[in-house]
Amino acid sequence: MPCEQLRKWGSCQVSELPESMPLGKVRQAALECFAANGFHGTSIRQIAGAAGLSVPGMYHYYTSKHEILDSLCEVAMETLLTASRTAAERPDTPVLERFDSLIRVMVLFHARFSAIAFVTLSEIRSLQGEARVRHIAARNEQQALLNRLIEEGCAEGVFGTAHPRHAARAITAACLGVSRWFRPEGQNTPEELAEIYVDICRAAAGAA
Amino acid sequence: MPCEQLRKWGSCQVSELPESMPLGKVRQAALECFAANGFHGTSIRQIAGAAGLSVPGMYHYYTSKHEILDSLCEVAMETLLTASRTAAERPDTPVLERFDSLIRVMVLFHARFSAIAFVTLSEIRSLQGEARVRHIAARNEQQALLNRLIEEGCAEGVFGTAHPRHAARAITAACLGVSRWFRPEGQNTPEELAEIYVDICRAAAGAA
DNA sequence: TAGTACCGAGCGATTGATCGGTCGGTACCG
DNA sequence: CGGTACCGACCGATCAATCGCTCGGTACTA
Repeated sequence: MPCEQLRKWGSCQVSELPESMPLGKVRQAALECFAANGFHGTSIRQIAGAAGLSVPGMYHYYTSKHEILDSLCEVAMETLLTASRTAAERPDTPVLERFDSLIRVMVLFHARFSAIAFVTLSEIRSLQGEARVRHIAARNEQQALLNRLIEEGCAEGVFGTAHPRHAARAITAACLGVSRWFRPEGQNTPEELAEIYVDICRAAAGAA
Repeated sequence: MPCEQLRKWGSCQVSELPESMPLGKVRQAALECFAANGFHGTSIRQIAGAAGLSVPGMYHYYTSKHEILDSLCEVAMETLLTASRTAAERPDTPVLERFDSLIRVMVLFHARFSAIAFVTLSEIRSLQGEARVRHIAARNEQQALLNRLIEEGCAEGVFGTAHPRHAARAITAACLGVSRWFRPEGQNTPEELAEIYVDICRAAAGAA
């Protein structure tokens, strides 16, 4: 992949996925605590301390611990889904190109925002009531985008996998898995990693 | 894949991966609670109740809540690693066959024992001290098995991926991801799923 | 009898959240 | 202009409930 082409795609990603996700000091503190200890393993006092506030000071901003988690999960899924829709549903664009774009969004998101991606995934079971329902619906929508692309690609002979649905799921899991291990100081930048994953995921879907 | 051949491989798996994992009533109860609520989101009273014991009755068998988790994670990783080593290090066996075997073990393990696999993965951050160190070492060993197979396969021209390490990681994540969604009453048996994943993972690694 | 498998009651510590308050800033009024 | 009222952004102290775990005990079995 020549360097110029990488830069070209890089600029497309900037418009689909933000460079950063402003969380505010309470949510940022909570995110770090949740990533390290889990939602239930994190106390309100830990979050407040990490945010440089007292407990009641923190309750000025959020009415409950659960609201903090819900809020984090929401902004994460909103960010991911918005970018994913843009990538997957680009009009008059060949299916392979849309597939590549979606994979890039997914990998970039999980690398660039690995902490919130990891917490959002691992704390689904701590979400209660409507928050959980909303979250699962968002995940299902995300998965459906990839499902449709691979099925479309198969119908057009672009993808050769005999198992489009399973391949889609495996690809999703591979991209989600990035949030577990990615470190900014590691060997690859998020953008480099996204290109690597495009190759691997194309292969997994049976692209020629 | 003809049915007879599937059965042949099925019988190999029996010798590598057990049909069941006896946990005892305390660990079984804890596993169900941890899967639903997380380690920290599960109280001792919940576990004891689910096991049909009082709290002190439960403490007769395990000295702490953490010991229960550690014990679950240990039996899970031991089971997975034992079977994985057998599959990956079979002497005088072509690399592609060993790769297939390892993928089967990984998928079967995560499908057949999806609850304990899911808890073991999602509660790494709740493991303390030596238990965590041991666990991470086991995970690294597991990953190294697959890394070596793919690298060997690339050296022999069996795999064509330009990114052996990344492909290995993506494949691991895809197999681990099975524990998130697999349901026994779903469309595929664990054995069928294992074969499907062999196809997809071969493709991901760039097998011809 | 000793060992095993439990138990009810209780402990000190911690939890998520609240209460009553202060402080500094801004707006309004006479 | 000075005084008053109000607000947002916090706070120390506290609450009721729950937490992980223990203690002293009982019942059963070989």
